[in-house]
Amino acid sequence: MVPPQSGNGCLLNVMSHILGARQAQKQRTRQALMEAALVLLEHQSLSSLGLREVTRAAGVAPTAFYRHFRDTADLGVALVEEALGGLHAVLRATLAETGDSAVRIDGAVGLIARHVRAYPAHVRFVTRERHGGVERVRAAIGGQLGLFAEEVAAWLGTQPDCARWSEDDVRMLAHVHVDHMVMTASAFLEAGPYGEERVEAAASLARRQLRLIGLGRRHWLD
Amino acid sequence: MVPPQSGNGCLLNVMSHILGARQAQKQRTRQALMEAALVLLEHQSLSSLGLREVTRAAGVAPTAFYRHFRDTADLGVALVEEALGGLHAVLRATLAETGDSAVRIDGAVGLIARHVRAYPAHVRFVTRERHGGVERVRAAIGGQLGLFAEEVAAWLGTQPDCARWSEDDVRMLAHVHVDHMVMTASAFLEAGPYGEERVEAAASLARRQLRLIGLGRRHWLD
DNA sequence: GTAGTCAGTGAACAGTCGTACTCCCAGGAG
DNA sequence: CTCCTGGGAGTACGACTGTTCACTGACTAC
Repeated sequence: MVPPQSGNGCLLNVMSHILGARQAQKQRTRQALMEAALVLLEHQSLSSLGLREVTRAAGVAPTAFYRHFRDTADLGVALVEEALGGLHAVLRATLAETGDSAVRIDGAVGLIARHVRAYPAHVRFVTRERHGGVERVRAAIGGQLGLFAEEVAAWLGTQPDCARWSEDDVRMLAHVHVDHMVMTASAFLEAGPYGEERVEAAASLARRQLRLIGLGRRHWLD
Repeated sequence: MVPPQSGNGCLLNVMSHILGARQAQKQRTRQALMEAALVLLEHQSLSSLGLREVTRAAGVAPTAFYRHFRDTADLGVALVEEALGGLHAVLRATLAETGDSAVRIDGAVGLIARHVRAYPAHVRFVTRERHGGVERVRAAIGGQLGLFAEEVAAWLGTQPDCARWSEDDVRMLAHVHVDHMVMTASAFLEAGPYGEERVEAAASLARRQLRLIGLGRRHWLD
């Protein structure tokens, strides 16, 4: 499991040796602002998130906010980058693994489950703001998910059973997989507070849905 | 196409003869508040929607709001009822129609396309607040979508090709169809401003996705 | 016809909001 | 060492928020 953050605590200590104490401190308060925002966004959406609210939760003066972000929409875009930017490598690595169809399904669902458990606030933010009220953030999320779809499509192109598929159909299947990934993550998030058996039910649901998609894929050219 | 509203203009005129002028006027301003909110919610989310903002757009004094709703979350729940409550009959009628698989797919996608074109603000509201920041509204939408899934599952139970399916698998397939319906509606909404060919591309995508699901369904018990 | 009900009004309340301004002082360059 | 850059603090501003209260006047039940 690779952390999605591009500037977490461990990395910041490294920065203090490379960038100097000045820049390191700046990155630290920037991270504090983003983490505070992430906590607040669990019970509201970005378009209602106040600048003062974030700085108060981060223990910083309101005016300090402007040193890092133009406005809360800017902060939202940064959060998208943090939540999704690091996942491309993970996705590519997961796709590169070979194995039986059932094994792949278990692996993919397990990976999502572990990621949601490790970074619930990031996942909640993405699913909430994917269709949220702030256009720039919506565009940022859509762009990242589009990149995921492209990567999945490129991988599908290398698979023997999709060799004769049209380009549009490959994109369609990639789109389905990315959407399913997001919805599964959201389902895990909703199931979490209701106990482990609900999480396992969500996992079972996701696995059977992937099996359904896989069956459709196998008979697509019939 | 059945209007989702339970109290639109035509119905209000009828009410003035049945309920009296007093109740009819109350329903009219209530409807004005909901429509004003729906307009404002195209560019923001419910958790940032202000009470005064709504009354200003509706041409009503701020305090009049309390005669109809406790708070904006209450208004949101009413909007969910208006957007989704009337669709159960439409869904049931659509399911009752018989026909070839391809014909059914075209019919379902066309129905969604026409509904999005007729009530874009309602659709935007539902997709936006489905994972939005207001818990009561999320719960209301989840409840309605759950009812849709139950109805689809009940219909699937009557289909010959699902006769030997387990109850869980039927629910899984129903869940997939409801999710696909919502995502298709969202795709139509996003495609709308970019021209008709983008809408047709979204429709083509939705049809092929339904074909994929149908193929998986046909070979589920292999 | 009259008395009462009640949707909608207008003023006032204490807060919060985003933003502009000045000031402070630790860190880094020379 | 000194100078200066720049992240952050503090203050102040006008605009806006949700909520309260007393009030008006058209409708309705008797």
